Amino acid sequence: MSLPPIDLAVFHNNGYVRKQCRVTSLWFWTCDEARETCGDTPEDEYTFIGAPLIEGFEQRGKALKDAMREAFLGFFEDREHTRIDPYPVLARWRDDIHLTIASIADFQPHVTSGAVQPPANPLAVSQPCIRLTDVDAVGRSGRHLTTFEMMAHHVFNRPEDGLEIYWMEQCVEHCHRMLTETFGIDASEITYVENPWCGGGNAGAAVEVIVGGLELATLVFMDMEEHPDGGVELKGDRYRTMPLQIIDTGYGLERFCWAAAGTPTIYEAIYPETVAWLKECSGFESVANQWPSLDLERLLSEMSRLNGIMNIEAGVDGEKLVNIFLERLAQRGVEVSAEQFSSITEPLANIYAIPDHLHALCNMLGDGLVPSNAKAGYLARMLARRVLRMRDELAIDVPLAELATHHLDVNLGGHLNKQTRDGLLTILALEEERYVEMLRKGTNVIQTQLKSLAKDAAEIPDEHLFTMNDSHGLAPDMVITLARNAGWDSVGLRTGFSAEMAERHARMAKEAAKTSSNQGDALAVDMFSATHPLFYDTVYSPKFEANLLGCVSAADHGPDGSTHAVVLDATLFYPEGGGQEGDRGTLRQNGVEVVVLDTQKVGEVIVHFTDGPLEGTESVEGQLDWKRRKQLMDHHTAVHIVGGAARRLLGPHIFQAGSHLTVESGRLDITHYHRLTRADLDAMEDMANHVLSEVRQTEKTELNRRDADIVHGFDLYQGGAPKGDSIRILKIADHDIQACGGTHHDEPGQIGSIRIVRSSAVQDGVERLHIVAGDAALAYARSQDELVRQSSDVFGVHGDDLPKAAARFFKEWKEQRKLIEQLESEIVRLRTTGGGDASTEVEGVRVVVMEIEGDLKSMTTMLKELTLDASNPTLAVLGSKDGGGKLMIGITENTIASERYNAVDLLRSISSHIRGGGGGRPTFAQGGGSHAEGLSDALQAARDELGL
RNA sequence: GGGCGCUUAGCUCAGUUGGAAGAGCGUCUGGUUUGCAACCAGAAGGCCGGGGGUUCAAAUCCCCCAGCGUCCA
Repeated sequence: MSLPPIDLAVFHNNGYVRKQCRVTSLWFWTCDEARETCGDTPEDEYTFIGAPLIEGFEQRGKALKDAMREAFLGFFEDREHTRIDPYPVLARWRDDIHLTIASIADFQPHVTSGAVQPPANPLAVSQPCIRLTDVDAVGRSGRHLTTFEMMAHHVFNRPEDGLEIYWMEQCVEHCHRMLTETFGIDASEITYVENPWCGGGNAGAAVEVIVGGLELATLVFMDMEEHPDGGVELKGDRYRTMPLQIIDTGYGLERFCWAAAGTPTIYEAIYPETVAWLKECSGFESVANQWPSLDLERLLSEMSRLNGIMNIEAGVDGEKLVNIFLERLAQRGVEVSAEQFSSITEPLANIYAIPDHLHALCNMLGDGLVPSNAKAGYLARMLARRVLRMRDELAIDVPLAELATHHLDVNLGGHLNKQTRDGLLTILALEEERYVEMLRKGTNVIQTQLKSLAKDAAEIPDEHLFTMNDSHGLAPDMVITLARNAGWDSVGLRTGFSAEMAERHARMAKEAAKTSSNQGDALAVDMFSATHPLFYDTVYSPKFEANLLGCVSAADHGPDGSTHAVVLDATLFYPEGGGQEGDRGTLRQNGVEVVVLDTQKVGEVIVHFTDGPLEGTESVEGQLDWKRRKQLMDHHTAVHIVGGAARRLLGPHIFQAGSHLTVESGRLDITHYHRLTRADLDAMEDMANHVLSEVRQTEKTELNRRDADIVHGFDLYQGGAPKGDSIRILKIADHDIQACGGTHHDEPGQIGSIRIVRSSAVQDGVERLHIVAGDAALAYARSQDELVRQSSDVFGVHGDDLPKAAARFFKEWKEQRKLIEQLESEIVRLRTTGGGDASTEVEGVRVVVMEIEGDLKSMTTMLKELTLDASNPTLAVLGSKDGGGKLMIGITENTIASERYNAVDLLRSISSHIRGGGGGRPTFAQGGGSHAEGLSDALQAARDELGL
């Protein structure tokens, strides 16, 4: 069964009738008798360009957005909706997406699943969103954006509990009244298209709201979830009704602005100052003024209209696309040459895209994101590099930080969520430095990669272009530019190459997706009820009593040595989680004691992995390995304190990227854009220890998620997105507040002391702090002392003099190594000159056959000494017993010696005596073997061979 | 999270089939010059990222680790 028609009174009351679209076959509602299409088809052009459909909004840019947003939110506030503040664009509360891609994303997954109450109901919001899927189309299509505000009114109905605020009828009524009354849109321009929606396991009826050929909004009535026995089939999947029935709407703020402004592109409606400024900086006017007869406004308007109705398939190459446009434009009476077309649209695409990208960048960095080479940080870097590249293509000489300053002041009113203005500009200046560095390195890479390529080559081999792009960050057209600058004057890019590369990437991504992770099955303990955690109630108690619920075989789930998995009704044993390792200890029942080797959580059940079984129904007495637990708590609380210190000292972008706590040490990964110096670590260490002495008590509270979000915001979720509705919060004065399920000290002073041992780089933008606290700090200090003691004993100096002594010994060692080399060659010289026993004269050639002490390195030095002098033609055969026997033969090059003898042949004929082989050049051969005792035989064989 | 590339002198980088560790810049010494710059001659400076393996022999081939870079999810 598919969905029934959406037949609402609001349609009939306003004179709308239901029709089927001639082009898309979708059903739609219209009050225009002549209309045959739904409005969103290749035959429906934008009607608002040059003729605004929304009245009463004369502003442009930020002022227009502000007015439009206010009109929308005000309309819904007047109708009992609560206005809520937008969420960050960085989706910290989710672990499946990096960026907020829609207003409903604010409420997924826990509100939409019903586990968590919405912050208000019904509510209205204007949510900044970022979507990077169409990033290539931004600036070119006239309407695509990477960042936009999705205005929305959301309703969460729960009919089973009698909670029904409103559904389709009222929703469409609100929408229609707002469009026609608040925004003064002519009802005949509006069509409502029935087009069911599904995604992410949910589905429902949906209405697309099309005005003047532009989709202004979508109203989704999400009331179904995916289920194999469901009665409704949509796009191949089956769905059934769910208890929570959600109205998910999305109104494109920027599109409303565009429809109100009627500008040729959406960018001129929302970023007019920036567009004008960039045009001025890039000298765009002089380009356009080359052809006074060309009506630029007309060209752009027609371009936008065309873009609106043309479905540009990904991978269509540039030249072909231009021809299509020229043809279509000609049909509309705009005569333009290919040259005019590209010299106007190419810079314009950049001018339009830059403010969009800057907006996304400021929003992301404003939320505290740190650029990186992985995950969300990569998205920011990609945008920054796109801006820099487009800026360079426009030949605009303005630093990235200055572009951002302009954007921040003009389009954001100076507002950033978290990051400071200075922080933002520092980050962007660093990004620009990295970009310049990448280009510089790229030039070098091109020089070497193209070394074998003729200077008059017309094309660069595909493999080189792929490598440059994937491994060195140089897009194909940049490679061409750089190659031309480097002297390959006539290289060009084959048409269709970019499409091929995109295809190749798509193919690689597909293959990578296939190798999905296959996690092992979890231990089956779902027959037990949830274990009550005692460790939150009594932090300092090492003993407890509980009832045995059961004991199953650990199979291969537990650690080495564990045979059974014991489940109790309550436990003091903390299961591994939040980076904190599981507790250990013992369980005793009726005089039977088993050792707990690890504790894990499986669902809501806490499992004790033991070295033996427990049976019967008698109560169990548990005893923690308290020393271990105390140490883990020391490290865990210390990690929070150090994290707080880092945030206070380094800036609001410091976020926990991971942590791990063992008995030996604590590890905290933080996001930061610089490598940390020892001075940074010392400052954090000082502040952390100060907290230990200043803060008497930690505050542990439990809040429901809705209140936690409202009271503390999303910085709370440093440890990742929590799963349930109930959030445990650890507050260390005003120093650090975060959600954490670990075990923590009531009094920070219990830790004793905190040391930050060192920092290391995990990935770009993430710094790892190695921390020791409590007894581990003491143990660390002792082991460091021991290292110094042992090392200074070796040198026989006092510990304080160790660095000086080590430096002196190292220097002397190097000097003496040099000296030994010199002496070795001196020995050879002495033995081979002045009638030494090793040297013989054979018909004008000095022949040296001798055994020496030394390794390959010293042998080669000696051989060099013997055979480099062309005035003394020499054949030298050196042997050493080093490492199973080594043989080396050298002949002075370009002399009678090299004419007469062949080093390789000679070596091969004698190396069998030391059971080895060898090879080399005719004038230099070396080999070795595994039978050093045969060396004298080998040298004798050489003498025989040479007739000595 | 996955793919690819890189790591060699203080710096920027070459290094071919596994067989003697290289260039340019910089530094130092000497020459030239009123002085500077420039030039000439010479010298110093290397655990070829770390650890295993193959081999008579590894900067080079294979495996593991680390760091850096980059593309993509």
